[in-house]
Amino acid sequence: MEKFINEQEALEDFLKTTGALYDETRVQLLKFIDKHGAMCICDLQNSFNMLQSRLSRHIKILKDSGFLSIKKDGRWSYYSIRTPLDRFRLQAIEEIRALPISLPELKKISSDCEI
Amino acid sequence: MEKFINEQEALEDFLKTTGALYDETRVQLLKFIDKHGAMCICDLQNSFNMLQSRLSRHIKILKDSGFLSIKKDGRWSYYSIRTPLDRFRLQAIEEIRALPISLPELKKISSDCEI
DNA sequence: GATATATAGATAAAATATCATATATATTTT
DNA sequence: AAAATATATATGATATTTTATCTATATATC
Repeated sequence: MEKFINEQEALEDFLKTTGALYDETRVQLLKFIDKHGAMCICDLQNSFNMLQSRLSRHIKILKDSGFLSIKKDGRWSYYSIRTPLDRFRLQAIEEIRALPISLPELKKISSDCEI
Repeated sequence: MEKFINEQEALEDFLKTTGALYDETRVQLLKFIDKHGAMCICDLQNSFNMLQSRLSRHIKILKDSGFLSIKKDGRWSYYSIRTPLDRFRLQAIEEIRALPISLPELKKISSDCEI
């Protein structure tokens, strides 16, 4: 992500990263977005059977922890895996990519993100 | 660590790993043991200013999540970084090793682990 | 007004720290 | 040698803190 000035920030960043990874829903969301590319909350809402507020909160945690980037276009917010990812976050994504867990089918309603 | 039979176990193992990493005390303990090698709870108690029960519980979590191994000798239990570590846990240890956080001085009272 | 997203408030669930106690082993005393 | 004591570790119970979910509502755009 970025370089750190003090040890406080470095530790906080590490804990924010591991905290984001310590939730089944967020692991599924990361794997799903990594697999399918940029999408909106509403696409996740249609694919996963979860409340919008729940998804929005989890996505915010993934964004704030450096895993996702956002591109807004009108009323849609497209979330995708952030590039570049720092080393450890990338290693985590690769670990999640290798996890043999099943994901729901992608039911996309937003237009493809072209920005 | 080991190979998994079903997706349930694989996800549980991943979450157990990230959960173990999502705690400041455990990150410090991992870094400390990685730096100094095998040691007992009582050494941690002398080095860190923490209650024995607190350290014992955190060490148990690190052991159960695959980061530490234990060798018992009399009334002492020597904990060290488990070998071999699977890829992701090793990457996590390397990340922690690189964290610029300060650690207390090692105040060792147990004899050096020779088993 | 309808849709997409974000967030506040309330509640439930999970994790942590502390106090107290149990267990096992080693050492000292008698 | 047996009994008592000390040491190292583990764990049960409880209070506190943190996190997750849901309901409801707010904000922004079409």
